[in-house]
Amino acid sequence: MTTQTLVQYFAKTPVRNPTSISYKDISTQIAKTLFNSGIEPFKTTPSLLSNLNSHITHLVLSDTNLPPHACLHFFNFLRQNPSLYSHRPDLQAHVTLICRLYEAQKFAEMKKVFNYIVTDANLRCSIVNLISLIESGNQQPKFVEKFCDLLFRVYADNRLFEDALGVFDYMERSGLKIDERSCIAFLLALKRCDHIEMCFKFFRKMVDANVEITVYSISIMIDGLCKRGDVEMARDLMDEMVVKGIKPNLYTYNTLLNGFVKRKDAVGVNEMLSLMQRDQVAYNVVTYTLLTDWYGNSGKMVEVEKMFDEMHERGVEADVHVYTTVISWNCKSGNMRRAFTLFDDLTERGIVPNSHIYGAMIDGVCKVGQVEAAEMLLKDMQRQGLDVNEVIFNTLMNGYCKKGMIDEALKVMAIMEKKGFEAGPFAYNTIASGLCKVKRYNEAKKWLFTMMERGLALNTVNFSTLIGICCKEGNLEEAKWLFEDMKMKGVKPNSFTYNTLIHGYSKKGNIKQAYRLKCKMEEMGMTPDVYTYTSLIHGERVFGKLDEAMILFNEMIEKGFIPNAVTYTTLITGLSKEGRSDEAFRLYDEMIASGLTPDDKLCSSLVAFIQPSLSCEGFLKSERINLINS
DNA sequence: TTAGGGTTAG
Repeated sequence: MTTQTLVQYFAKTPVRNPTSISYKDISTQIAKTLFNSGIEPFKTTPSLLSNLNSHITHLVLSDTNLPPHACLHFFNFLRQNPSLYSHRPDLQAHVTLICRLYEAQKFAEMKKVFNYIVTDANLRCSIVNLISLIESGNQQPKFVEKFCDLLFRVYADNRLFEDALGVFDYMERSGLKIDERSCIAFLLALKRCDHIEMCFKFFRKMVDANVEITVYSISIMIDGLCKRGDVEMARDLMDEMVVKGIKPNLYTYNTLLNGFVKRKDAVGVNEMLSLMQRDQVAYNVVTYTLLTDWYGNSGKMVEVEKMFDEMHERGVEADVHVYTTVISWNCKSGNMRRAFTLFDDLTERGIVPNSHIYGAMIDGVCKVGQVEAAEMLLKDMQRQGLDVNEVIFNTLMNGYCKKGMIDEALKVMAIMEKKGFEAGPFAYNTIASGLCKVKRYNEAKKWLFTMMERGLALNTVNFSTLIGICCKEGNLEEAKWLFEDMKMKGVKPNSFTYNTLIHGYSKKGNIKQAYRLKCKMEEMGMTPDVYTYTSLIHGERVFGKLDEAMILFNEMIEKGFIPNAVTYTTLITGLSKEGRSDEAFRLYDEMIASGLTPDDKLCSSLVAFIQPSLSCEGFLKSERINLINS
């Protein structure tokens, strides 16, 4: 809407004009009817409003004899029954009503009217024009302040960020007091849309505009920074708030704790816990959820259960979130018995299981190969009135794929699509990896190509899977092309992607290229892990370079990585083949001591030069130590 | 007015 049309709205004709006088009469009549009998007469006799126009509407709404709530009823009636007269309430009617509602301090209702202005394409106008409307009405500064505050909030709620910023700037320029709570609504709206950078810039603007800053907005900023991965910066912000005399609270600490937990940063986690202890901030159920997740992720199931017990002992009531985490970690560690016990417990405590809990349980039973149990859980879930969502469908598909039951997985996918869920990158990837498992590489590729043909962009995981397939086929040229293509398309390779390629090159004998990729991933800020090292060790070993393999092995241990069964097996097999039995057995002992189980192949390779007649099983039972010592 | 949970790739 232009200034021109706004001027027309407010260019009120003097009362002297005979037409206006009759408008006044009509409006007075309408107001009287409303006052005495409410909205009903207009419902039964719509002709009472046959002469209505925007001017009369304005006069009715601004009639001080009519209480604000009656104005609101009239306004809503007009909005809901546009067919009764030629036009819906215009911008002027909205602003007039806002003024009346302010008189009655009906802020929630005012917000609703602002929402109409902001969302109705016919009413939207520039902030300057909108504010000029009320300024021309010579309103009290307090009203202008409230008007701007609500407008700012409504723009924020509707994600009209630039407009919201316009109001903020106007308020600052005009010296109006800006409420931190409204700024919080804006910060949260930005955060929900992942506009963290804008969030941060706005926070600085708040500081510059002398908006009162409390622990609330700082905690939101800390969370935004943590979610963006800038945990250090978030930590600094907390220090900054302490210097300014603002004390962090349970929310602030939990937010930072979450940042460190997600980053697997033990130093950070411990620091947060000791700060909480120092400040005597007691853990709540959120803290315990984070801590059970922390220990679960570190493979410390005993600690998970300890935390869960401590929570109960301290009288902190468990909720569905903490149960989901504890159940999920038990499922991931294969302890389904415990998971089912917890599942029964939560129902007894009156907690209603939701789709997240069922999701964790279904995944758990699938991981131990019990797809039948997954189907039962699914039925149970449906009996509870819970809808099967996309995540559950993907979990089930994965369960079938892991068992090599591709046809069943495809049936699930068909049902999922029939239910209106379009298969996405997760579903396609699950099917593709399922097909890889049974070595149907061409079909696996086809599924990922189909996904692209359906207009879905491949994500990092999809590209990694595709690269992995090419590597398995020995087609490193295609793998390299895909790697370049993904970068060109702006899809960032992660450590999985690098590891897949490193594995491919190592297996193919191009160890130089594998090392180059290891350097590249380090340059990109990714840390080579046990998989990177194992692939490289394998690459060196295949070509008989055992010394180089041992250097890598020692390097990975120095860096704090714990070798897995594959790492040990690769090295021990290589050493055995070279006849370096002492080193082979030393590593074997180390492997057993760290609780890893050797597979048949490994046993055979060792048995070969100790006692060729012994079976693998026999070797394990024969107290090998004695054999070596003798 | 601020914080936490389930699925996929090596």
